[in-house]
Parts: sequence; structure tokens; C-alpha cells
Amino acid sequence: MTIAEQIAYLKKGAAEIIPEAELAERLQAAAAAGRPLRVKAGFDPTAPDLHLGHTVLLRKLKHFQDLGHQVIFLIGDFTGLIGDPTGRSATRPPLTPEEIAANAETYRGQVFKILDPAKTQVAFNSEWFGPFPSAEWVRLCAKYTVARILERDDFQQRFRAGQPISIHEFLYPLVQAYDSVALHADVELGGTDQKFNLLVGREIQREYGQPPQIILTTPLLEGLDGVQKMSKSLGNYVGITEPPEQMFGKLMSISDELMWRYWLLLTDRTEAQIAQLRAQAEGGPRHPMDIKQELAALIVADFHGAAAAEAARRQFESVVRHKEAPAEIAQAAYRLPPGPLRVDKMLAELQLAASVTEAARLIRSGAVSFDAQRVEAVSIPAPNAGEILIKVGKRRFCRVTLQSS
RNA sequence: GGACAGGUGGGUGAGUGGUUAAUACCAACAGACUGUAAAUCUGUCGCCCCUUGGGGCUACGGAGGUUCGAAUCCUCCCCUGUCCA
Repeated sequence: MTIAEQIAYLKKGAAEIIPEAELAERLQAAAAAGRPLRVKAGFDPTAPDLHLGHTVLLRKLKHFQDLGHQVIFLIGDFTGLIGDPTGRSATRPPLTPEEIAANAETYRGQVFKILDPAKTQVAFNSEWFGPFPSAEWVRLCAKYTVARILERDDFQQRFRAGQPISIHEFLYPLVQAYDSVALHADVELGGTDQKFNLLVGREIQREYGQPPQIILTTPLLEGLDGVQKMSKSLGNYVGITEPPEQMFGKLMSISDELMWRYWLLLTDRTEAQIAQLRAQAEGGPRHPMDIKQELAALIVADFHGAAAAEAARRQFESVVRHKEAPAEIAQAAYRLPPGPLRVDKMLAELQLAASVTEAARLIRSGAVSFDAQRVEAVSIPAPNAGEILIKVGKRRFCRVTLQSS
């Protein structure tokens, strides 16, 4: 590949490359020296459950690997003490070494569904920050100013809005920047929300006499609601370890409009191919739902394989579209008390509802059925012993063996 | 150290003595409809007990207090912000 082709490859789906010209030079120099670039990305040690939003970045890291470069997957176990300043979390309790090791293991399992393990180095920043001398902290802090730190958008907003900012939060960008120094990073990737931190890395590297890294940001993926970014705390995410059926269902719940964004950021289709799909949907030859199912199957296949994706698609067809019971259903047993059956209590006990009160609510709203017969009251005449299929809401099914007592 | 403002249910945010399990919006859940777990419309949205109507308990930063009765008033404490030093 020529340098221009390589850049085009890396640019696809990227939000920004700063500065783009330097990337070309760096690629050229690396090729000439026969040395792969060191491409860094940092991850939070506390949240090893990756979701599709993270995979946008991982895919881009993989593209660097495809071109022969070295990816450094940095787990910010030290940074975790600070917590990225979002204004929500205060200082986090430090994780134990065992927890960190366990989380790192989980990361490995998830990340290597996309990344090539042979071209990935896993690093922890406690390696250099653990023994960091206090005098060195003073030196590091001396290399940046409060005014510049306050340029960071969310600091500025919080400052203006009178929300608390703890001093240790100022350390976050500096710590992340110093990681680049310690790792001699050529390139650092991050979400667009990381732009400030990534840029600080350039400044600090220069201060330490290193060539400043090139930064590449990836767009933040909108969550299932199509408005806010995908995040665990907002609950609008699809985790990459979720079961195929659940993944499929969640993906089918996105709006038609959002689907195009997902096509762009979560598949390997080119922009031209996606434009073609869009034309088909708008022109009529293909139903949007059909295209959405194709998308959902494609994404599920990335993490569970094509067979599981096809099974998830079939289950969606039968359960959601045709309202049939799924192939695999949880089993339970329930001992019938004497007298009429209190359905609300039974559902709570079988954990088909969070509480007796909620179970009663669900029954009153007509969400509960026995063998496809709607249950009309919370208290019903005692049914015969035997097996019944209980359905609560759209997707909770349970085959229950009723035992007389 | 001082002055002032504030801390309410998953989130934002009303409420300044009872009619307030607590307005509104968002999220969530359910029903109807549908091409989808989309959109739209409707309903629900603390827990427990008897039941198609009620009863009890818990809840508005924490602990006490005043009162027949408090999220609302008083005292102390904790936390946050602004200003002064």
C-alpha cells in the first residue's frame, strides 16, 4: 500500500487526525526504518465489560495492526484511582491487584475478538506510576498550567456552573499524557471526548524531549436511544459479551435513522455500500426492517459467530414478530398452596417479577398469561397440577411445574 | 475562620406545616397498534397484607426536637457551591 492508501484506510470512520500531515511523515519514517509505529489506547480498569461503543475504537486499532504496527493496550489501573473527570464520580476506591488482574484477563478475552494478540502489547500504568517519586510529580505538574487545564470543556462547564472540581481531577490529563512519554507512543487513539487529554500528551511529550504523538479520534457511538453516547451507566448499550438473542433484540430496537450510523461505525461495509443499502430502503425494494435484521446479524456474528447470529435472527422472528415461545425456556417448579392461587405471589417467588406489588401491577395491565390465556385477576381458582407455560410481558417466559400439596 | 445559598424518589427538578408515596419532564415497565424490543397512543411506575375496595410500613443528606400532624419549623452534625479573610 502507498502512504496515501494507508492514510485513507486509517481515516475511514475516524473523527479527526491531528495533525494529518505528521501521520504521513511518521508512516514514511517508520517504513523507511523498518520499525512499526507504537499505537496506544488507554482503557479503564474498572469496566472490563466492553460494549459496541468501544469497538469503534478497537476496530481502528486493528486497522493499524493490519498495516503492521504495534498496538499498546494500556490498562489505566493507576488512572483508575482518579476516575475520568465527569463531575459524577469522586475518588474511586483503589482496586486490589487481584481485581485488576481479573479485569485485565476479562479484557483480553473480549478485546481479542477484534485485535490480533500477536501485535498487541498489554501494559499497566501502575508500572511507572506506582514507584513515581513525589519530586517527579512536582516536576510533571510544573509542565502545565491551571489556565490550560481549565480550557478543557467539561472543566470549564463545571467551573462556570459552580459544580465541584477536585484538585486530583486535574491530574488525570497529566497522568494520561505521561503514559505516552513512558510508552514512547507515536500515535494515540481515543474517542472525540478524549481530544483534550490526547493533545496534552503531545505537549508533555515535547517537554520530555520526545516527538509529539499523532492523535486520532473516533466518533462516539450513540446509544440505543440514538441521542446520548453509548454508555453502561445510561443503560443504552449493547455489551459484547451479551447473549446473541439479547444483542439482536437490542439492535432491532434502534431507530431506522440510527441504523445508518451503526452500519457506518460497526461494520466493515464501505460508505458506498451503505449508501446503496439506504437507497434500497428508501426506494422500496427492501424493507428497512429487513436491512436492520441484516445489520443485527452482522454485528452478532462478530462476537458469536454466524451460526449463533442466524439462530438469534430466527428467534427474533418467532418470538417478537409472531409472538411464539422461544426454543429454550427456563424451567421452574411451584408448590400450589391450598385454596385459590395468588398469581402475584407466585410470580414474585419465581422471580418473574421484582416484587409482589409489581407482579400485581403486571397482572392488572394484562401482561401475564398462562398457556397463552391471559390471567385476569391476581387471585384465581386453583389450577390443576401439571406443567404450564407462563409468559410475563413480551419476553419473560417460564415453564412451571405446578405441584399440588 | 466568617457570610450567604443549597442537599428531594433511577436522572433532571417542583413542593416551605395536613388535601403529598410526594408536581412535571426523562428513563423504565406494560397494553394497543405495527415492519422491529422503531414511531404513536394509553396505562403503570416504594414495599408488604387482605382484596377489584381498602389496610399497614418505609421514604425527601444524618441525628435529635417542636407539633394532634413535618420534605416543609428549630438545634447540632456531614456534604456542595459563591463571596470575604
